[in-house]
Amino acid sequence: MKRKITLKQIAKELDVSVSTVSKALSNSKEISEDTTKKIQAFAKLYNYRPNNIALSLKNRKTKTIGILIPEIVHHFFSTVIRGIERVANRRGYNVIVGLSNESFTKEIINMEMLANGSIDGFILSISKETLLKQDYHHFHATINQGMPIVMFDRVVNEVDCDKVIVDDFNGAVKAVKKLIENDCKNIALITTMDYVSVGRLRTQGYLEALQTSGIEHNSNLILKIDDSLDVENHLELLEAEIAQFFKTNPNIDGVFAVNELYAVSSMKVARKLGLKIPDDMQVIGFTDGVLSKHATPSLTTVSQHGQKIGEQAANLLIDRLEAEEAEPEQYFTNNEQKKDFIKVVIETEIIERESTK
Amino acid sequence: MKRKITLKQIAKELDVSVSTVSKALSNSKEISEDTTKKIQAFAKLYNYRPNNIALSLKNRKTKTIGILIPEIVHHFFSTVIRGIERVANRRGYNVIVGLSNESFTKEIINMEMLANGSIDGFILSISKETLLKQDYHHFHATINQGMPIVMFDRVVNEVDCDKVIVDDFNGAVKAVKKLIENDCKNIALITTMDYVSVGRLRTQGYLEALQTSGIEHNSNLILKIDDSLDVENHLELLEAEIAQFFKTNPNIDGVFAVNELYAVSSMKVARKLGLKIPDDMQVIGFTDGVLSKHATPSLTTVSQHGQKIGEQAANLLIDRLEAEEAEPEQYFTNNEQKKDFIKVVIETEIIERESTK
DNA sequence: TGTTAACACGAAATCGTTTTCGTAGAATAT
DNA sequence: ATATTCTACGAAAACGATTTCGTGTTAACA
Repeated sequence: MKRKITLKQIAKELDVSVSTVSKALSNSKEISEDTTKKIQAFAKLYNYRPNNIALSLKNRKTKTIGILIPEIVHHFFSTVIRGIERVANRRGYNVIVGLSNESFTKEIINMEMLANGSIDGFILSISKETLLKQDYHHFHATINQGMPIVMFDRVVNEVDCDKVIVDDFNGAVKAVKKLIENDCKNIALITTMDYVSVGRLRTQGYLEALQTSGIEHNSNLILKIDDSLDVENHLELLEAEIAQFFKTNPNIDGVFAVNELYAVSSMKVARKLGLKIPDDMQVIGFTDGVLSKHATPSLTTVSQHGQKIGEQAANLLIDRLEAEEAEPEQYFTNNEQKKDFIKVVIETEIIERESTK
Repeated sequence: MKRKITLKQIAKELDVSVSTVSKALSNSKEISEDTTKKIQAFAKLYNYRPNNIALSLKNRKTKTIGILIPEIVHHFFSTVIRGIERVANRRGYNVIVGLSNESFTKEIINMEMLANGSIDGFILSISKETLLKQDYHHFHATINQGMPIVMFDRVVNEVDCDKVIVDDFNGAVKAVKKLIENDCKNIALITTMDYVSVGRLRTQGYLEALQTSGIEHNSNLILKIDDSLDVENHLELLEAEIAQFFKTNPNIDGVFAVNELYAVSSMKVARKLGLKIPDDMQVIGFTDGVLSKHATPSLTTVSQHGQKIGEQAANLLIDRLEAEEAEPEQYFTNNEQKKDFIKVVIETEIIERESTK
């Protein structure tokens, strides 16, 4: 079992200096053709590869991106990772992922673990607990240390950085308008608590669509699910809540749900209550994941294009990293003049399936 | 915008040597109480944190684990990652993930990218293309360089390393036996091509269950899906194939599918053909993902416990890394005497839902 | 008073690279 | 024959930390 070979070992073996080896391997014309050939041959034979850590230390950059997300067993987030990984890889970067598990503390711990030299920049989506607490000091701290951050999906105005979001508002508007066009008279909204920004925006979109269509909104038709209870593992609770909601509002003939789970659960409950989808009730969800595609009936949804989000985020981050490299510091002008941060909005798209007419 | 502060800067600022600062921060009793206090106060003020890269270089270990998987938008794999991340984090490690995309070449590129010092060891699941080619030189190469590998799920006998697998064979046996107990007379198997080892094992389990129950197997009842066609994005093809299969074998009253997608698609097709589930046909799938839970009817499946797999794999890897550290090298005895590698088998469990009686 | 031990700190090596600068010897120019 | 320029290479610094070893000062001891 031989450890990886180093420049020093090659140098000793070939009786030249370390510098000579290094130069020969990078085809410096400072080194004679003979020596270069000899060294390169030896290096190839022993499968020499420069040590990344040493390079990182020397260059003061690691060529790796830190991803920090609330959860990984989640179609949307894993799709985003795939997008990030794709462009990162193409542009010569690695990705290292941390999971906050929706916890404020784990988010901080993870950030600190990675911010100490392990990565060149962050791509992250804020945990629910952090959103609830509205404590963003750790983001400010890392930005102040000169480490760029790109936020996606769950972003927040209080932090100055590049952002990639989906057009939650207009996505919701489109969805609800489609229900209206499809002759729904009483459109329900099933959403989360307000502190998750995406939930709030989608709710606003719902209201906007109703208003511009001249429909007055009925607050009884809005169901806010308290996801502090672990819904994913207690479907019964969720379903019971929805069932109750449908029973007290028997006139509902259209449902806009802010995520897949709520949408699919609604369909399930509706069916149990003897309603036919899409004849008696039409349903549109948000996030185009596996569930939407494979549910029966398959679900019409607002697609978020997670992969595109990831790709954009990665490009944004790497662009900034390499810009910094080109014109170091002055990029960060004096404090008055803020850097101009970019906010990319990814358009949503309605994917029509069987749950609407 | 201030860069992160270093020992050297603290030293200069406080007019002591770098060594003194380092020692003071680690509470060495070599340093007087006064100086220690002063240095620690200063360090805290400037939020000093040692640079990970420098530490990695010095200690010749990075405290990070490389994960290399075929695909991340996949319930099973992301669950495994979650398991890995959980114990890695608890034990002070980071994880860096690479995606092979089922491609042999990308697998190699990713390995090489990470093997040059970025990580201390691998946890990986082999890509389909690699399995097909049966070319495992890159695994042998990295192992020979002294970097431990733990394989999970898609493993292979040709490579000597720790492994964590689910008991595919017995899982399949259990599933098929359950169908038999439930009075199914003609049990179909919907599986993948043989080169994916897990598919093969599950197929063998199917055969075994039939045999021990004294049922002679009918090869017409086995449908092998060629997943070289991108099934996930061409559901129609998959469904058409299954429909054809069901039509030519109208006597099928039980289906064992080697993954969720095939199982859910079978249910969908069956329903379209006017069959009631579970009355006319019972279905059991493999892998307990979102689909199984939320399908209607919900799917009885063989659960793989992905998270447990990840946790075991991480523990195995970290144990080995830290053992190496304790008794360096001799751990790798001479070539004759192989290290004793561990193969952990995670038991499967049948989760009964609505698709069986 | 001279010797030794304890204390508190600094210098330097090390991890593996890259890169700048210096220089011995050969080749060329004057 | 002397001055100059190449050629081909090596020494050393640097990245940021830890650790071993050495050393000057003071305190304790004989």
